[in-house]
Amino acid sequence: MGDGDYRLEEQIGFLLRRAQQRATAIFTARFAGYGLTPTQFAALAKIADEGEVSQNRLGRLTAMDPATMKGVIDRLSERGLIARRADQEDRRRTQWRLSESGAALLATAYGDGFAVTAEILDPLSPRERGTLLRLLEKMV
Amino acid sequence: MGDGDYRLEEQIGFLLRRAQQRATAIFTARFAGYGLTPTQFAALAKIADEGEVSQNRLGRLTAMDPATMKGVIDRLSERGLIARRADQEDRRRTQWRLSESGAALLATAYGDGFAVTAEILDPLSPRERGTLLRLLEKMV
DNA sequence: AAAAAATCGTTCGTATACAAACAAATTCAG
DNA sequence: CTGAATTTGTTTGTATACGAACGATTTTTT
Repeated sequence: MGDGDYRLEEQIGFLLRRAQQRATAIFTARFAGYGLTPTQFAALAKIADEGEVSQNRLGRLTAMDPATMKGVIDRLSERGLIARRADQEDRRRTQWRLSESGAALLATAYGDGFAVTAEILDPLSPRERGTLLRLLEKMV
Repeated sequence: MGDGDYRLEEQIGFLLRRAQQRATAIFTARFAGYGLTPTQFAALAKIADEGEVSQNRLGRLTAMDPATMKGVIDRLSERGLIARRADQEDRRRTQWRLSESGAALLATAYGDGFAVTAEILDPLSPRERGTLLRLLEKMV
């Protein structure tokens, strides 16, 4: 081993990294007006799904570890898009829900979320899109 | 829009992020002994391909912007895995090549690079692996 | 040749991403 | 019931990732 048969461009890890860079760039362009990052939007969407959710559970639902989740929560909270509530039954927990402005922002942003997905998948045929999602789901 | 029809789990951006998290975790576990990150390994492999390469060009080959490339180069350089040479023809440029220890480390690491790729793709059949690579390549 | 545009690398600021270690609170086991 | 194990959230440190602005240099245009 060690000679020229390792082709970076063909490694799945490198391709995934480039695909995610492109996806993030498309998201960032479309969401510039909201000032939301992909993870912040994911957190808002999941809080909306749940109604009210603890910080660690939100991290599991959005695939963020606790340290990452804290930063995302802090920034959303500072902007007033989410509101906290102390959990009475478990005093370690912080429950989070959307604020009114957070709910209003999210209601508008959903459409752009769909548009981002469409643009990312644009180079593929409808059949290929389904295949890609299925294979990624199987791999994760 | 705005009601419950946005399913985070089915968005390509979210799936790509989770797939890359898993790929990075597999890489990190396998490369713990080397102390190399995926981007550092990619940079080393590409420098090896090129023999000698400028910093910005290396960034383009490995899909890193100049600011990110600088950090990666600095850390590889501090560890003595790569060596610089001032370009005489273009005094803005810095050319980089592998040091002896960098070449030795990389020669050993290639095999683990292949193993990482294999482990990431393990949940898929051989046919599915080819399909996934083709679709990602088409989408990027 | 002089002006304009492009390229190279750097710096700063913000935002993931995660390992590791930690205190506080809760749950589990014997 | 009590000690052990687990869970929740925080903090610190390191490493991408990239927008934006910048000085120095090179290339292109006029």
